[in-house]
Amino acid sequence: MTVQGTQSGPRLRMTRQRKVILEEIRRVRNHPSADQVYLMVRKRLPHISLATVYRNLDILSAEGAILKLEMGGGQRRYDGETCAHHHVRCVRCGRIGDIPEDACPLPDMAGVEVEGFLLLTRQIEFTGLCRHCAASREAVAG
Amino acid sequence: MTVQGTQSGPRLRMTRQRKVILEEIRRVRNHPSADQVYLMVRKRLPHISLATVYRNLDILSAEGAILKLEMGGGQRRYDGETCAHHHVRCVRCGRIGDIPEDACPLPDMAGVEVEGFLLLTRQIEFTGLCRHCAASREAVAG
DNA sequence: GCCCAAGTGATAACAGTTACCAAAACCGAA
DNA sequence: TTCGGTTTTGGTAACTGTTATCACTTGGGC
Repeated sequence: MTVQGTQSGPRLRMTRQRKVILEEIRRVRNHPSADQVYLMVRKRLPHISLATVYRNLDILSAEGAILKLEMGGGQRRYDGETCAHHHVRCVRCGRIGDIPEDACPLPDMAGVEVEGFLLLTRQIEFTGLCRHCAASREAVAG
Repeated sequence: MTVQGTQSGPRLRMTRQRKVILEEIRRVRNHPSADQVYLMVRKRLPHISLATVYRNLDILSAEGAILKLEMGGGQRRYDGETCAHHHVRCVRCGRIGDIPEDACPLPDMAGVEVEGFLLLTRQIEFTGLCRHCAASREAVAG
């Protein structure tokens, strides 16, 4: 398992903590927050520090090993799935889901200049209602 | 000028503070943070409280009068332009720009159900380099 | 095994945002 | 126009998520 990215800089070591964090975040499909990763990892490394979790989530996302999502709702979330896909955020409960790339194809605009910006990446961010919230809303509002 | 949205709830009053906040945020094109709105508004209402600014930005976006942007970079930003358009965020300096809807057309997926989510809105979030950062990067990295 | 830069744990500090509450302002009704 | 009750405000404390700091530890090339 390698994590070293393409940036020049200090050599990364695969410490026990970093390895477990990466394994745990790749194991789940629910876009956990740093706090949730902390809880998951603590089951295997009970003495790990929250700071270590934050530090490594930061490093791993900078290396491209995981994705850092900033979709509002007060806290950042992380995604072990780095293949291209979009995200949807439930406006009620904040749950985040994956939308396959081919559900809404989008031209690759990398390198194009628009409105004075040289575009690099692009991603669609959907809002919506998850199954659970859609159901409970019908019960209330018809 | 009306702000009352479609949600049922307490009647909104158009206070002096709320009016100025809405005017100022609609006047500019640079997606200000709450802090920047505070500075703008204080030129006209020197005694306004930061809490009032936050409160009203929240209310106005809930009413649909402005947009609340959560694109990372540590702080929320607001947009007085509510017509459909996309956003690009400079990965270097955090500056946010508008990308016209027709620069990257996208089917309206509202009402469609994908992966257990009932989709509502969608927006493309680009990353890129603003003119200024692209220029300074060339100077360093060729 | 030795070395030392990279990483850790514990905790303080920090930034942005929200909660609280007494005083003030808005606005429909009288 | 004044009144009355509800909404809103200003000032500030509290809170939340995240980052910085630093002495100690550890991974991994030699």
